[in-house]
Amino acid sequence: MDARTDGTDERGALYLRILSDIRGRILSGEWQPGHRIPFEHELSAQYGCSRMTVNKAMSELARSGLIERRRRSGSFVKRPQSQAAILEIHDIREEVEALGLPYRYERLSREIHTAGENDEWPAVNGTRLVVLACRHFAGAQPFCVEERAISLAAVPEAEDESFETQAPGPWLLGRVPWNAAEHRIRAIAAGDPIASLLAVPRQSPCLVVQRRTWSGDVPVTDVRLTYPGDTHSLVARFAPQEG
Amino acid sequence: MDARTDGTDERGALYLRILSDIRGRILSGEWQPGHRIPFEHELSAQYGCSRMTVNKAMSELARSGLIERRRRSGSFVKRPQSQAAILEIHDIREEVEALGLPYRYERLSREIHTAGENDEWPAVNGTRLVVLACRHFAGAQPFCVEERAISLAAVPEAEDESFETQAPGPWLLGRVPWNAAEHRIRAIAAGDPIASLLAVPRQSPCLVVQRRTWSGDVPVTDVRLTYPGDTHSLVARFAPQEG
DNA sequence: TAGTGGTCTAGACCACAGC
DNA sequence: CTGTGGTCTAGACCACTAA
Repeated sequence: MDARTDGTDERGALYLRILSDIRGRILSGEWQPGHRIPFEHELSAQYGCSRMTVNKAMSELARSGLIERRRRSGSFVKRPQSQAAILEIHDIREEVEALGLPYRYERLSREIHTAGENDEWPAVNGTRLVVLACRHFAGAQPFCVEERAISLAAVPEAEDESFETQAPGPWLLGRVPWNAAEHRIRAIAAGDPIASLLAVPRQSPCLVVQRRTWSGDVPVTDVRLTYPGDTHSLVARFAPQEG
Repeated sequence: MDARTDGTDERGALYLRILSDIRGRILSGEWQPGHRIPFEHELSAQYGCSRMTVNKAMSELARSGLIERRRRSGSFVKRPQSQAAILEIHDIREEVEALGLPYRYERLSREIHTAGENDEWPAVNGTRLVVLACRHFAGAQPFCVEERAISLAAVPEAEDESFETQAPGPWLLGRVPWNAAEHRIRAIAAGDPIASLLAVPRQSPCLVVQRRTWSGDVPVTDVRLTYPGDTHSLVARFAPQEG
């Protein structure tokens, strides 16, 4: 209890400094997996703060998966186990413009279906769907083909939108508060429509990203993005937490 | 201050109940994006607890990205914006056994290279590498082909390991504390060696997951896993936080 | 300027797991 | 039994910022 009874210090929050110190020791390898981290009361003495402050740092480290805490035993450096990676799904326009290429959007078709007549879009039976096909260009080259169904039960306004100039992705984002999504990534051989739409040879490999989105329990949209496989790749980074 | 001055209650921690209550209102759509969440002092009165307890719940919601907090204004429901998904990278043995199929591992080759003589493995120039090719089976079918380089600078013990029966993935995991990884996912057409190793037709689409791993700034390993594209898919879920 | 969140304290009791 | 982490309190001061 020497100092810092104020709510600030020279480097930001004290608990962040503690957290960062410990994380640094772990990431640098100084504290190997299995290493026992000093007890809370030791750290609170060392940093001259209350145990609550230490606890906040340690709890965040535990939540982020870097350490494991056991009652009566202490806290230990965990070894990286859950091979989780954060996959960033960018907006297609941004993705194209990040390549320094001009972006163009084209709507190919728009239909109203009723779920159940077509197994392909797994929505609640009888739900009416807007089914779209679109194309995104990077310069003169087709960048990806988008096939999408939007549930009119979840998004009634979609019935009045032609999507001729407005891509459905950005239109939906900000209009519908989805809160669950599932992505499925696979490789396919370009069939007849896709090959010509992407201007690639038939049977050439394509990367398909399928995303299904829910708002609560209500399905919102189901989109399949098909990219030429040899020119496009998805990047995911491992991140135990914020940098 | 009606009750619960004890450290426990009937449903677990109080801050978890508060957190769960708020998250429920957000995910159910009752509180739409932009909705202002009650102030900390209102919630602490409502739950009959101290502000610290409310703060812990709200801080976790903010860290998980569900809400946004602004001084002087309050806390607001954020709309899902960063299109991030969590991609789970499973151990291949577990992945196969989860399908109910017997797993088998086979080492195809093992060589010692020196980085620089071969651009393919981007390590520090002059670093010696163990370069492996392996195959993973699900039942009688090849499940995926693994091509891997391990830096002997980072993992000297790899020089004494034949990897004839021990797959390099699990061997490395737990031996080397990596702390950064980058994944790259793409689709390729099966070339000559891959097609026969995977027992698929030439030019058929394959899903390639390439993972590079560092320990601090030191490259540890670089692995390329090639799966038959039509039978294998990666699944990623959007998750604001634990369920 | 006023009111929010951000952080911190110096205690406290409890559950739980080793001993 | 003992000592750890888990949670909680009833305050406090501060930084930031919207009004």
